[in-house]
Amino acid sequence: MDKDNDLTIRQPVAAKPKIPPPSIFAKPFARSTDPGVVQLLTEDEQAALIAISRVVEFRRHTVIYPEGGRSRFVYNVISGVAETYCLLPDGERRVSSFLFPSDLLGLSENGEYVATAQALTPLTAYKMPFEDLARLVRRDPDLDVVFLCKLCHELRQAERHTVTAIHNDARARVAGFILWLWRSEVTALTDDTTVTLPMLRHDIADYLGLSTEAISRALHQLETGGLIQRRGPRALQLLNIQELRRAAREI
Amino acid sequence: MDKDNDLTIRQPVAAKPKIPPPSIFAKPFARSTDPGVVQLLTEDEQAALIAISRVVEFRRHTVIYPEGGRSRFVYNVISGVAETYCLLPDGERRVSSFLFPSDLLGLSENGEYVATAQALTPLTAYKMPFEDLARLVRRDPDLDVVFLCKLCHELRQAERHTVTAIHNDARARVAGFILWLWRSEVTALTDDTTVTLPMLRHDIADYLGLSTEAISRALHQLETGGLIQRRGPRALQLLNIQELRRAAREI
DNA sequence: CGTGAGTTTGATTCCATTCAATCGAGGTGG
DNA sequence: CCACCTCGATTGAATGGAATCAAACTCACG
Repeated sequence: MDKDNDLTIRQPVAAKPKIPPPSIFAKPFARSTDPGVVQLLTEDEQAALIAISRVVEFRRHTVIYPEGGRSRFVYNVISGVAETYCLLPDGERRVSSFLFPSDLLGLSENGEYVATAQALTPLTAYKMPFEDLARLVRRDPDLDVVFLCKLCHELRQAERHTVTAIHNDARARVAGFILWLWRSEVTALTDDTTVTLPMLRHDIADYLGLSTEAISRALHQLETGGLIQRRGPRALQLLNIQELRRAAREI
Repeated sequence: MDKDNDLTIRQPVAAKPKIPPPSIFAKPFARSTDPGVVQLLTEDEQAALIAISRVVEFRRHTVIYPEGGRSRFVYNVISGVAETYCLLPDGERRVSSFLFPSDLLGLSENGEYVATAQALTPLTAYKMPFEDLARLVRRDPDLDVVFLCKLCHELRQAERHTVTAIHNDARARVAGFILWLWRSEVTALTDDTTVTLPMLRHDIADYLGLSTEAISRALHQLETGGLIQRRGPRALQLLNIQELRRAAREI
């Protein structure tokens, strides 16, 4: 992570110091020694991706790309949080996913983005031209497998989200969401039990299929039960993770 | 489709006549002439897959592979319908997907299947050893792209299912489900407006996050509204597809 | 200090679940 | 061939949880 300067030096465009290299994490498809998520990119692959990338920055609430827009780029989040959403014919908005560092953005269909991507916080990302990436992947079978693994990972996540969101009550959905956020934040390495909610209640509600009021009430319930403590509307303290997991029906 | 005998003749195991070749359909990631789903496999690739496959048959209600089992094979459905489900700690069952001809089965994590796959009807499939498939994919970059496209397609489908299932009421969910089934059946080429439901109400309910009673009531509503007609518990006649799409909030 | 967006709390309504009972089809055995 | 049996589907009545409507509150910001 700290000796990637060798790589970036050759690429002045992405050569700003202390920018972590492109990164794709996933639980591998096949059996491996580490049962958790692992870095799938080798240093060579990271270098190859940097070679076709530009580092781009977005301010809060900026649209990264619009639904239906011509899909020319794929993004690999470096820092910050984004969301994707679709606009329904009747004008309603449907949040389909939240994206964190090392996630990939740019899912498209027939050359058009399937959803609008928007930064929820200041965000930096590697921006890779789709054509170049396709060429690279076609040349390097290992890299291709990386993307296959990542997509399998995303697919499993999506199915899990569906299954849990669809069957659980508001309290369980919110508990699961908090735990997911907690695990998504890179600081999970430390024993930090603080979770920040970079998105509005409205976004959470939409993502979980609830109303903003239901989110509030669920948080209230969890606080009353001693599982969490609210530190302002954007920050939570996890007090009892064991009970939280039970509330989310993970156990 | 009809001249694939040249290929199968070399492979006696899969040489039974009138078995369609391996097949992977998806809307391509990149822009293409045909905006709908297209066959992604070339004849050469079909031949290569046949070379590493065995055709297997399952009777109704047979388990194809169990959740947590060592994942050694990937399946490509030839005919019939399957479902995948997870068992929760409390014994509840959660249907995560239904699989139709040309779909892929065998999603795994760390070498273990993430869900149980079960045949809902008599089912035939190409059974491909994972190792052989991995070798093949690593050798043929084009084939690799095929799987990437298919996975993207599945991911988009999963996100759409989540978004629609989570926000709509019972009537809309059931209407959407019926339309999805209708489009999934290969007979969609003809102007056939009959849909058969190979799964139990319980399975549909689970998949849509409803109760079996709610499914019944939604079907009753749709029938009263003149959108469909029930022909026994397992068959539906679509009377007004335009209205069905509106009911499913697709328009 | 006022302003306004976002969040929280409260009261009512609505929809789906739950519980309970009936209906219907497929299968078995007499 | 028919009565019976069982499982699944359907229908009905009561309950419960979240949406909705409405209002109070909090915090950041000018």
